[in-house]
Amino acid sequence: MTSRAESAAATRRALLDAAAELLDEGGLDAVTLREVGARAGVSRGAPYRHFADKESLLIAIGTQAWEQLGDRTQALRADPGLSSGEKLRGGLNALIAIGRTQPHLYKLMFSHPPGDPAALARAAQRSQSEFLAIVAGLVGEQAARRYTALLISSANGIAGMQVSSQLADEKWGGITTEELVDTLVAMIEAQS
Amino acid sequence: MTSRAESAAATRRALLDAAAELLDEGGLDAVTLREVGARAGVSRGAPYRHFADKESLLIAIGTQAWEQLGDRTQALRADPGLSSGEKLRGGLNALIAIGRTQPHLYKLMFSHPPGDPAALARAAQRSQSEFLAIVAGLVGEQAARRYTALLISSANGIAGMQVSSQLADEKWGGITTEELVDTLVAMIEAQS
DNA sequence: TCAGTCAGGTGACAACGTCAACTGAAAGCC
DNA sequence: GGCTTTCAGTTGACGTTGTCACCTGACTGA
Repeated sequence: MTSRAESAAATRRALLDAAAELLDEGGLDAVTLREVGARAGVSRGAPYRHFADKESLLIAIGTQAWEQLGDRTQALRADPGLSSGEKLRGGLNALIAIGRTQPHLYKLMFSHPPGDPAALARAAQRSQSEFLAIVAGLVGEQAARRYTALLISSANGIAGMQVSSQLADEKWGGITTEELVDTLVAMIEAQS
Repeated sequence: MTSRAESAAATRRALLDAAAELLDEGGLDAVTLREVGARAGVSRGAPYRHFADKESLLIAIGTQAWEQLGDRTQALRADPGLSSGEKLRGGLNALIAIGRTQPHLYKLMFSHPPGDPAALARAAQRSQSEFLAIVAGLVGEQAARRYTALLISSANGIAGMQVSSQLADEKWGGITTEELVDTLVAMIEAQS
């Protein structure tokens, strides 16, 4: 009925899902290969048939998240009913939303693993190129590099501050991530 | 000769130094209580006389780094020979420099531990208040909150991008963190 | 049909964080 | 000074984890 390749792919997916679920529920420490295997319905050693080690499994989860964000940003960019500013705000808020709803996953997306620092960066590249294209429509090809780098860095930082609950501090007067994104985008729009 | 309190304080410091050294050398995974104890010249159980658990030790290291940064920013703010923009650039670049020279320590400073998320945030508060005071001198008390929150978030993000080597990507055209900070500060100065 | 491939299971090992029990020297008290 | 208390430090032990070597059994291709 099910070929070997099919069942292997299903197991791999089950492992990824189980690991992502554990990450969401209890953070990085909760992701143990034993528990991942158990939730996927296999033994503790089974993950080694699909991932070189635990780190590779985590990288795969982060890569998956970057790809989904890339899809979303691409859809925003292609939407003819949105202004450049709206596309920008939409994309940045989508990124930051991950930080709010899935903080552990978010940290994974921006933490370079010791083994292969380039792996996650490659996965992030497409999302970032989408942003670059949007900004280029605002301030031109030349300046877009600098502003996009600043934009993504800032969005990353805003989300990071939120993840570590530092934006909730009273000295900021209850500022929201959306307000920060609006301020940022407005400043960039003013450059055009 | 040496009182008990003195030798205990010396051991505590030796433990902190050893842990910070291991963190620098091999990242978070390299920091094991056994190795920390060994480098500090004590046994593997000794750290538990000074820190509740491994996490508390790591928090202490992060707190220490925030305090040093606070000292530095305070000195910058008090320097009458610097303009507000220069103070700002100096402080932000100091923060980012930690990301460049001690990436593992930097990640520790911005990662909230599961146990007490507020502990590190409290330590970061003073540094952030210093920035708030500087920005208030630029754009006024009212707008300072928003711009400082954005500023620190962005600096955090810039450093984070650098730590994960994502700024080195060719699509940014070899942009440096200093350029990003300059762009950011210039945009904020334009608001006054 | 049959040898080969490969997903999966199991036993084992070293390393780790952590705790309980112990030791010995400094500190406080009479 | 002698006694008791305190407490930094050590050691043995335990459960958990990542990882490997080895085994098994079902699917695959010829």
